Amino acid sequence: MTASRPPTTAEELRGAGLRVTAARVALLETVRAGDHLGVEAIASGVRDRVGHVSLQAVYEALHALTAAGLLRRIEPAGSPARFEGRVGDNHHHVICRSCGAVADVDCARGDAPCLTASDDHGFSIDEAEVIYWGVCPGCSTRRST
Amino acid sequence: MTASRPPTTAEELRGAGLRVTAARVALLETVRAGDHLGVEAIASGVRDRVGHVSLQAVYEALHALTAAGLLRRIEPAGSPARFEGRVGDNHHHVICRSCGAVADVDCARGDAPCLTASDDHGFSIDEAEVIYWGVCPGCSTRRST
DNA sequence: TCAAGAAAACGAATGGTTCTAATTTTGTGG
DNA sequence: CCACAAAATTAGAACCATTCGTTTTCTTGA
Repeated sequence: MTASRPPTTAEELRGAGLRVTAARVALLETVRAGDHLGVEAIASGVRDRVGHVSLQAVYEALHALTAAGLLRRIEPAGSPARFEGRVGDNHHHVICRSCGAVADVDCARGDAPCLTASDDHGFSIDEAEVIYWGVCPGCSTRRST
Repeated sequence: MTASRPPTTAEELRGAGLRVTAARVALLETVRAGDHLGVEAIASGVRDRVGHVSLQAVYEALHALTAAGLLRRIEPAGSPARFEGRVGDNHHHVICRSCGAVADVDCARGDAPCLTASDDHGFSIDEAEVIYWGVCPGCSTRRST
C-alpha cells in the first residue's frame, strides 16, 4: 500500500541516488518553500515538519542534496551560506548590502558559463557566477526617510 | 630634508585620511607585491619587513585600508578572504576549483556595474561581481596525467 | 614639545562549519 | 519475512577565520 500520498519529493531523492528519510524530504521541501534560507532557518523549518533534527544532520543533508544537484548553495561574501531550491537554470543573484536580502535574477543566456572571460589565463571555465550588489527597496526607503 | 626616498606609499595612506605606521606601509606594499594573498600570508610578509606585528593588527589594517579604497577584498565561496592591491578598475576573477588559485580578468566595460540585471527587483545596483569558476592549467595537467 | 586620539598589542571569545566515532535506519537479497 | 551491508544520524569536540574589549604605544597637529 503505497498509493495514499504523492511521493514526489521522495522519488526525486531516490532518483538522485539518495536514501529517503523524513529529514531529507522535509529539508528539501523547506528549502523550496523558503527564500534563500540560511542553515539555522532551514533547521528550524525541518523541525517544524518532523520534530527534532540535529544541526549536524541538516549540514550533512544539505551537503548531500547539494552534491546531488537538488539544491544550490550560495555564499555571499561576509555572510553565512544560504541555500535555494532552484537549480539547473544558472540564474544569478542580487544582494542587499544593507540587510543581506537575496533575490533571483534570471540569466539571459541560461546555460553555464553564461559569460566569456576576456582572458581566461588558460583556465577551463565552467561557470560564471554573477552577484549584483546594491540596496533593496526596503532599505533605500528606510535610509532616505 | 625629505627628498632622499620616494614616500609614495606613506603619502597614499595620508591622502586617504589614514595615519601612517610602519605596519600599514609594509602591509600595503606586501599586498601589492603579492598575488591575491590571504591574511596569514600578508601577516607573514609584513613581519618580514617590519618585525613583529600581531594578527589582529593585520586584520585591523586590512579593514582600514579596504574601507579607504586602497585595497580590495575578495572572498571566494568556501575560502578565507584574500586581498589585492588593484582597485578602481572593476576587474573580475577566475578561480580554480581545485587549488583555489586566483587570476585577474579585465572587465570589458571597466565601470561598475558592468552588467545590467535582467530584473533588478527594485534594488539600486552599484556593482556586478563576476567570478569565473574553473580549473587552472596546473591542476588540469595534473589531473589528466 | 605636548596632549588628543588613533592604532597596535594582548588575550580571549564567538560563530559557522567540519570531523570523528558510535549508533540507528534504510534498501536489498536470501 | 529476516538479516546484512551501506548509508544516515547523532553527539561532541575541534577547527578556522574573524572579532571584541582593554591596555599600551605611537602618530599627528597644535
